[in-house]
Formats: sequence, structure tokens, C-alpha cells
Amino acid sequence: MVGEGGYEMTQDFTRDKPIYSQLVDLICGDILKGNLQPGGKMQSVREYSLEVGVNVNTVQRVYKELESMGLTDTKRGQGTFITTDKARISQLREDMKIELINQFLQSISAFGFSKEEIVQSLLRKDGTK
Amino acid sequence: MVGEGGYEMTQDFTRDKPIYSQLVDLICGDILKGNLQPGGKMQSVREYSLEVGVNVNTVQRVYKELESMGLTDTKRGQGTFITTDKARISQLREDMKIELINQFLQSISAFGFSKEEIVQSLLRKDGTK
DNA sequence: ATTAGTGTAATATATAACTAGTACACGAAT
DNA sequence: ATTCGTGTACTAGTTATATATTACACTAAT
Repeated sequence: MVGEGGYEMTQDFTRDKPIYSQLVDLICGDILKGNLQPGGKMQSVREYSLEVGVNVNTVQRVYKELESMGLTDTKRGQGTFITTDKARISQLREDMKIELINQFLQSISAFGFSKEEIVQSLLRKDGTK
Repeated sequence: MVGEGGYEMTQDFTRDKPIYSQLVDLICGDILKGNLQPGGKMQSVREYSLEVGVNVNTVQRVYKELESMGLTDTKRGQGTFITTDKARISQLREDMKIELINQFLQSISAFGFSKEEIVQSLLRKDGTK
């Protein structure tokens, strides 16, 4: 039985992508937006698992992935900390930007849209909702 | 043992999304780009499974999905045909466009980019490679 | 030394996606 | 009626994701 007396989903997850992957993105975003400061201490795996409503093992996988990306330093017995390497964070920002744009361009051409048409629609949308 | 004497992957698939879903997108793109004409006959599930190198069951799921989207008409014993409803195709195009743009805008804000910065980079990229 | 708070590891279970193989059902041509 | 090319259905098995639970290991504070 899954979910029998289990967690509540405090976070919204997409069903078409692994949760651990979505959490990695979420945290990357928080680092890039400055919500998580360099050198700052992250929540413990247990705390965070409660907050987002997933299993500890899943959070563990997220933290492991973040460390392998060079975004965090994990110190056993102390906790997990955001890297103080600001160059790494700048690089992450550029990498994300390039990846976002490339994937978008690929989708555009895959569905037969022109870049001009899309940019036009893109600019009409206001982000003020 | 999987793949032991099995298929060859003739198509490139992403690992972070179900294959059937990628195939649906691929075919939607071909419809929108006119590679698949309204009323035209699609490959049989067996033909197509060989061409893209996946199992017949997976193709069956793709075709079922396309039919539930109103993009194809399946006639048992005869085959699967692209819908002749051009309004449906126009609608698909608009839906895809809106979905693409919304998801992109969401990603942009999730990682802390401004729309202006992204559009600028977007326009610098030439699609001529 | 003990304790509390960390990260880490291991085993078992559940579910979805995909593959593999086989069999059945329908329609058209012969 | 038979055959061929269709779509469809079913059972079984593998892999990846996620959960559940328990146990272990390191660090700091007491």
C-alpha cells in the first residue's frame, strides 16, 4: 500500500518527469535567484523530505546530484551547504540559459514554427499575472 | 535480458521522457509541418515499430493517443489515417504554440531569467546551421 | 561517554514504462 | 472460404522511480 498514512504532497510535481529531477531544478533555480546564498546551509534531508512531501531517499538522491554538479558541499555529520564558488554559479546560469534556449529552438522547429512568429507571441505575453 | 537480439534504435530518444510521448510529439510535428497530409494513410503499427525501433505495443499506444486527440482515424482492418478535419489541425497548432510559450516562460522565471535577456539571446542565435 | 543532528546505506515493496511473444478480430482482395 | 494486412488484446518479465523502514557513520555539543 502506497500513501497509506503517508506524506502529503506539499509541492506540485509534474507527472511526466522524475520528482528528484524536478527538485534538482527547483533548487538550482533558488540558487540562481539568490534564495539560497553561497555558503548557506541547506535543510537536512529529513527536514526537506517533510517540507516537500517526498521520501528521504529521494531527497538524498537530489542532494547527491547537486553535489556531483558542484553546487553543494556535503559534510557528513554537519549538513549540506551551497557552494561558495560563485564562478560555478555564474557558469550554471549560463549553462541553464543555453540549454533552455536550445531546447526551445528545437521544439519550435520540431513543430514547424518560425522563430519570428514565436518571439512575437512571446513578447505579447505579459508576465504580470 | 532486454535488447538481446532485439531492435535497433533507429530514432534518437531522450531518456527523460517516455518514448511513446516523444513519438506522439514527433508525429504531431509532422502533421503540423505537412509531412503527413490530411486523409493520408499512416504506416501500420508493425511497419512503424520497425522503422523507429520500438515495440509494437508502444506504437499502439502512440496511435491510440493520437486518435484520442482527434488527430487520426483508425479503421480496424484498414489502417490509421490522418484526420481530414483541418480545423482540428489548426487548433492543434495554436494549442502547441501556447503550450510551448507558457512552458518556456515558466522555465525562464523558475531559473530567474528575465524575458528580455532571453529574447535577446534567442534572436542572436541563427537557425542556419 | 553520551546524545542529538547530520548524511549514508541496505532491503523490501509498488507502480509505470517498455519490451517480448502470442493470439485474436476486422476488412478487402482473391 | 481463404489469405493478407490491418488494429487490438493479453500475459509475462525488466528497468527506473519512488516509497517504507531500519540501521549505520560522522560531527559537535554536553
